[in-house]
Amino acid sequence: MGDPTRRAIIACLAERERAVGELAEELPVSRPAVSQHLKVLKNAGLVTERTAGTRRIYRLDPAGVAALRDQLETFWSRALTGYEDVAEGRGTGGRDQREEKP
Amino acid sequence: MGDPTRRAIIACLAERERAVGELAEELPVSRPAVSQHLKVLKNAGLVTERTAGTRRIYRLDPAGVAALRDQLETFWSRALTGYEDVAEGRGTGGRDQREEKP
DNA sequence: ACGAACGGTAAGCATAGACTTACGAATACG
DNA sequence: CGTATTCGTAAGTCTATGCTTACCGTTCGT
Repeated sequence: MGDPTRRAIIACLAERERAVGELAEELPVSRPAVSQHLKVLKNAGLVTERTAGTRRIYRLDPAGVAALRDQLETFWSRALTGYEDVAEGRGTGGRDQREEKP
Repeated sequence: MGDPTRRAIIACLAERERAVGELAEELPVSRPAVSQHLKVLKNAGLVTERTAGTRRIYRLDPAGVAALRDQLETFWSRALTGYEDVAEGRGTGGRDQREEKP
C-alpha cells in the first residue's frame, strides 16, 4: 500500500541491500515493525531474502517491482484513455496475496 | 490512497462522467460515502466538478491523473535503477493535500 | 410557492493496520 | 558449552479512515 514507512523501506533497498537492523536504524520505527513490513513486501514479491549468518539481507526484486510498476501504469493509463473493466472488485493487481496460510 | 472503492470510482469515471447518485448505484456503498471520496479526489486534483441543475457531474481530470501517474512512474523506476533521495519524509508526491482548511 | 430530487456535511461507529513490548529460535564466537 | 547477536512472531494498543444515518441547503417542476 501507500504507507510512508513502506515506501521508505523500498527507497532504502533501492539504494543498496540491507539487513533488518540496518533498516531499523535509518527509520523512525522499531525493528519488529520493519520485520513486519518486510514480510508483507516479500509476500508481494517486491523483495527477496538472503541469509548471511544470523543476519537476513533484504534486496529489491526487480521482477516484482517492474510487475507492480506496469500494473499501476496500466491502471492509470486506462483511466486516461477511457477504457474500463479494471479494478471492479479484486483490486488493481493479481499480486495482492497478503499472508502465507498459518 | 489504494482504497478499492476509490479505485472503482476512478474506473467508473474513466468510462464516462457521472453524477454522484449514478456512482452510488454502481458501487456497494452509500451515496454520502461516494461524496466523501469525491471530495478527496477533488482535493487531490484527480477529478473536476460540473454543476448541472441539482446534479453534480464528476469527471476525471487528465492533468491530475497524468501527474500522479508520472510520480508513481518516477518512484518505481528509481527503485529499479537504484537511485534514492525520494520518499524520505513527505511521501511520494507533492500532490498530497488532504482537506481544505475549515 | 410548495414539494421532490439531488447532494454536501456532521456525528458516530467500527474495522484495518501500523506500532510497541515481550519472548523464543537460530547462528556465531569465546 | 554458554553467551551474545540478529531476527521473526505473538499479543495488545491506538490511530486513521471508510461507512452509515441524520440533517440541511439548493435547484427544478407543477
